[in-house]
Amino acid sequence: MARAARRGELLEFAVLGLLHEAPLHGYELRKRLGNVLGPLRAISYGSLYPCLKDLVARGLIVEDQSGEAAASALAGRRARISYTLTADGKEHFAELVTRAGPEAWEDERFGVHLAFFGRTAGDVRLRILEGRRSRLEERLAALRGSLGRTRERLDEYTLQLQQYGLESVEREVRWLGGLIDHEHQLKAEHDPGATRPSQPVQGPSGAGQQSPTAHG
Amino acid sequence: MARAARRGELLEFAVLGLLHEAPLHGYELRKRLGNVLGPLRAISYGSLYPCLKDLVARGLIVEDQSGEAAASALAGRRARISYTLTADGKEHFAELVTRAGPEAWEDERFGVHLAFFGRTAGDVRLRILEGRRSRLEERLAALRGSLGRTRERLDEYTLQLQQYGLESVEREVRWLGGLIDHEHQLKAEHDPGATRPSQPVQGPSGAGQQSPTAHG
DNA sequence: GTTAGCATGTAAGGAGTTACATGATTTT
DNA sequence: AAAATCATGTAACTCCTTACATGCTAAC
Repeated sequence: MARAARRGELLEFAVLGLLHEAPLHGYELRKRLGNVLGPLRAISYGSLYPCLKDLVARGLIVEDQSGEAAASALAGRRARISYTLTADGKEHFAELVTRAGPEAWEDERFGVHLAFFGRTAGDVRLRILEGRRSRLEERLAALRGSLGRTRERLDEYTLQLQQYGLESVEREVRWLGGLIDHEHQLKAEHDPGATRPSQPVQGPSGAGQQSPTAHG
Repeated sequence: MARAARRGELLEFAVLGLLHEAPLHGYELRKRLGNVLGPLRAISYGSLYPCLKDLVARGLIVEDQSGEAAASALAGRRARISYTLTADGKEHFAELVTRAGPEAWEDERFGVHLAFFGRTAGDVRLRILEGRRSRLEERLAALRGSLGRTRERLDEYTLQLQQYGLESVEREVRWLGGLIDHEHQLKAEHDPGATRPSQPVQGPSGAGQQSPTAHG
């Protein structure tokens, strides 16, 4: 029996992270998930509600029937169920944001981890960013190799597509470079000693691709 | 009975398109699928082989045991099974590439359709490209709206992510613009009469994003 | 008065992955 | 002699979507 059922680690992570700011009900949560997961990959209620039930069953969040003005005024709308993070839930999330392995920088997960960098330690942030960059550099090498080998036997449209993909990865690498420099600066401000990089803080302009979590 | 089982319309489409060039065996097919579907979304054998079986069962392709030098020399390696498109298969594919609706320009499918533009009629190409562009322009409006509304209550990392996503979509729109202009030129060359656009043929440089089929 | 948005949920199913099973050949 | 690459396949499982079920309020 029990045996919980549903998982969806990524979804769980995103939900816990969003509830960290403030309690939210399902409907609102879903909209915010769009920001964190990207407009593609947006989750449906058919995934979200069972996930919330599961988190409740595991004691990481608790339901409370429309907190503030429950029975009195403002009683318009259907009864909304707000979810609040428990102490266990906070602890679990805190543990999740210390992870700095491939799980954190692979395509599907990187975007979500980045979204919660505000609650992630500086050294973990740096390792995730660098992990992702070297992952992408591997990919770049593979793509360049394959393009070089097959370029002449590809028609113009396929070639366009390949080229576009390649440039997309190059852009993400540049973007990551900017974020990494920024992290180094933060680090240097915090503990002066080792002199490292020196790029300007990068405005939101060195960017232009999609893969993290298909944020677009 | 029968009731075929497996589908995966996108995968089927990609397989038929690749076999249109030449017969291939599963292992090789899988590598080429990487080019068409993008390195992310690359398919596993656990999906590919059942899909091939299904296409055989439906008479769209046929197996032939390692065509050329089957029993004689070169008999190294395990027996490879090459798949060849049947007349029905060709017909089915030809029908699929005339479709110019949302199925062809949504995120998951657009890249594959573009990859087979070499076998797609000019007017269909144009409608797909324009359909995708207007789809992305809707998305752009939604993203800009949401960013404008929430900008001040987002932390720097979430903001970076949003901004990056936004710029990614803007880039894809520009890229599509180039492709559309190119198509108009082809059209004008073919039937002189209506004077329409005039951009240069665009080298592989107006690009830089990811979403089509996450080509990167 | 009907469409759109708010709000929560379940059951069935689709599309894919991982892990397993098997075995030859080439490269290190 | 080990590791990588070639080559095919199946069963179990995961994650997510769609379609359904329900009902209220606000705007056009």
